[in-house]
Amino acid sequence: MDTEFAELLRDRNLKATPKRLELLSVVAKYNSAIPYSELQKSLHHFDRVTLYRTLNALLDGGIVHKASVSNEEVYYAMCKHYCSSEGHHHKHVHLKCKECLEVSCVEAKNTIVIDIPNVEIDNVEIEVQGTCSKCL
Amino acid sequence: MDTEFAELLRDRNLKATPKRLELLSVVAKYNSAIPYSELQKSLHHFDRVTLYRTLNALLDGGIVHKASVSNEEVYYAMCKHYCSSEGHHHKHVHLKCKECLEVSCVEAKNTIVIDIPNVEIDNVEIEVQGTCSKCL
DNA sequence: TAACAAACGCAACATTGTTGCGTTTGTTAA
DNA sequence: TTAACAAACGCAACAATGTTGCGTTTGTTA
Ligand SMILES: [Mn+2]
Ligand SMILES: [Mn+2]
Ligand SMILES: [Zn+2]
Ligand SMILES: [Zn+2]
Repeated sequence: MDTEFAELLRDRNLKATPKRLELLSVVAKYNSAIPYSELQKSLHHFDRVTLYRTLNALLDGGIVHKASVSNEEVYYAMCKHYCSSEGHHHKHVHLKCKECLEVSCVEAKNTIVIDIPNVEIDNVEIEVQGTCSKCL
Repeated sequence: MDTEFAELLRDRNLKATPKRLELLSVVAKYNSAIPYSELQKSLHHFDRVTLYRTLNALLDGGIVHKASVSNEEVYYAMCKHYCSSEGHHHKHVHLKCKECLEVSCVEAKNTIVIDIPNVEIDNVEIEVQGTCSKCL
């Protein structure tokens, strides 16, 4: 809802402008992580710089996050409730399906352990290529 | 050695040109994954397009690989022997140290398991932020 | 050493990121 | 309800990197 997004924005000290609400509704409606090119298409009436700055504001506010797929296009998705202006705290995996080409945020069933001797790990980002459940 | 690199190149059906040998020696000498900006500095006498095409040729040939760090700069590193023109087969992790800012290819001590129900996993890429052994 | 395909340099264009600045607008408090 | 201010926006402008075409040079092979 618009009202919820508006509250979310003000919560992060961001003004609830029409542009931001529209961008959020586009990202939220998309059933997987949305590629930048799709954002451009849906929001072609946005100035390029406005799209850029709006995305940055939402990223900083912990409202959306990037799902990077190697060096391909950048994807964006809604954050879960536990992200904030203080930082993003995702534990999920980004899956790029080689069939439908969709990028989605998925939870692993197990706790992922990475054991590297003499290294202190702060954050882990995992990107998986394969076939999603819809396409199997 | 130049001769080894030359053989490696011909092995992958790539001509052993001075540019390629020079780029390879720069990448290989660097003690961690080399940022693109460093490549530019070291190889400022390369035409921009030549650097671009040379990197692509070596990537395609399975001689170097990218170590992407979220959406920051692109890094490059030498491949291990088991990569080829058929494809890259890395099982290591890319570590970005928050102290020295270096990006390095490191082996995890354990086998990393990612359990996602109803998903067929082909390839996994892991990017770790933290503190490297040198900086601890 | 000649012949050919591949590699290279240069020009040119595309895409995305980034900043400055004047104008418009959401928010807050009178 | 409205005035005032900081934030957001549109536009222009520039930077960095990716990408292609084409004429010239060069590595490889016979
Ligand atoms: Mn995600
Ligand atoms: Mn690596
Ligand atoms: Zn799929
Ligand atoms: Zn370090």
